[in-house]
Order: sequence, then structure tokens, then C-alpha cells
Amino acid sequence: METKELSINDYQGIFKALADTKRLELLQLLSQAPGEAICVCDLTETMEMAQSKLSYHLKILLDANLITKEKRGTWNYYCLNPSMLNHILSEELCCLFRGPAVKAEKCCTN
Amino acid sequence: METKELSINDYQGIFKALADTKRLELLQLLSQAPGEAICVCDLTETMEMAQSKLSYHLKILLDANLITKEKRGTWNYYCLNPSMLNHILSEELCCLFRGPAVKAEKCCTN
DNA sequence: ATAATACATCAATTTTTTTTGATGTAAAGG
DNA sequence: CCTTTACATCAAAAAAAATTGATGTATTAT
Repeated sequence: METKELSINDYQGIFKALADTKRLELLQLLSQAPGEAICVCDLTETMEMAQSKLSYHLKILLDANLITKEKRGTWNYYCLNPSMLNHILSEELCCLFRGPAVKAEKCCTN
Repeated sequence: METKELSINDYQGIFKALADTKRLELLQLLSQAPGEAICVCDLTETMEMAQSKLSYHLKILLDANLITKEKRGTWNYYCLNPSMLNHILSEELCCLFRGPAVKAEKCCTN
């Protein structure tokens, strides 16, 4: 999915999605599971959050196009969307929230 | 001022400050006045905002360390804080909200 | 001095977000 | 089938942020 021509309003929405500790932790968590997809049930444990709350926050990240979702049977797997994250965040923040850069950059030593 | 060791909570605050159309427009406006300092009274005109509202939003940007403030007499002049902006935002966003990069990068053709 | 300008800040209100618990649905398991 | 698991979503309540108008205080200008 191409990231193109975002309006100032889109940016507001994206930053709003990033403007929450829980959601930043979610991104961090997703970025630490390299390649691995993570389902909501895994997250409820790790994040110690009620499921409905988790779904709520995941949806916000999803709507902002910061993560992607893939349904497999009953499970919903979430991943980072590096293209959007790279478009928004600085190199310096990559290790925190963005996960390893896609384009084989010298980003995140792993 | 050095940008160092920000916590996930700090980032939440910074993104929250960015998560508003008016504030993004303010950054954009500041970034378009290269070098020039801008006082609140100028902004009230350009932004068509009540003064108290403007002060409120400027304070949020200021608290997030995204802009700086300098008092000269009755006037308060605001500028971008490139060090923070560069730390947070991608190169791609520089032309929109960050103003020309400090370190003579090929950023923002002006 | 007096008046006008340039703000910050405050209190009250409105608007937006977040949280919580409940409900519904589809898939998987027995 | 019947039960359990894995979700999304919804409505009500709580919490946080934004707007508005008013007030106060420097600082210029007259």
C-alpha cells in the first residue's frame, strides 16, 4: 500500500494515534517480534489489558495505517506497517517504535 | 538544548502536541518564516484565532519542546526547535512541519 | 500619568477520548 | 450439537483536552 499525498488532517490523525502510551507500547511490542505476527490474545497477556480495550487501541493504530491486520480463522494477526512508520518517524525513533527498516538500512542492530 | 533519553511518556506527550491541526499549521507557519521570529500578534491575524486559544496551543508546543520562545519587551517570539523536530520526524516530513534542516541537508528546496 | 497593546492564565463549558462491561458472531474443539 | 475461544463492537460512564470570555500584568506609546 502506497503512502501518498497525506493532508494535514491525515497527519493530525496519525499523530493522534501515536499520542498514547499504550499504543506506543503496542508498536514497540510489535516491532520486537520481527516478522512474527501477533494475535490479540497474545497481546492481552503481555500488555495486561482487557481485550476490548486492546481491540479499541489496535483499531486506532489500524485506522491510522500504522499497523496491518490479517485474519486467519478465529485469530487476527497484527503487524507494523513499515512504509507508514518510515514516512512519519525519524531514523532515530526506528528502534523504539518502527522496527528494523525495510530497505536494509543500518537501523536497529538486529 | 540537547534532546536526550526521552521516555515513552515523553514521546506520548510530543505526539499529543503534534496531534492537532491547528498546531501543525502553526509549525508549518513557523517553518515558512525562515529565521524570522514570529510574535503571537502576527499569528492571531494569520491563523484567525483568538489570542487566548493561540497562547494555549503555543504553550502545548512549547511544553513539548517543539518550539522555543523568546521574550522581547511586550512581544513573545516563537521559533521552531529543529533539534527536537529532527529527532522525531522523518526527512520526508521536514518540508511540511520542520523547516529546513539545520545541518545543511538536502531538505526543503529553499 | 493615561491609554493602548501584547500577552499569559484562569474558570466554566463544550467536545473528544478512554475505559469498562456487556453482547454478538464466527470459528475451533470435543 | 454444544462449548469454548477469539475476537469486534456497542452503550454508558469517566477522564482528558479544547474553546470561550474574562482578568491581570507588563510594556510601550501618547
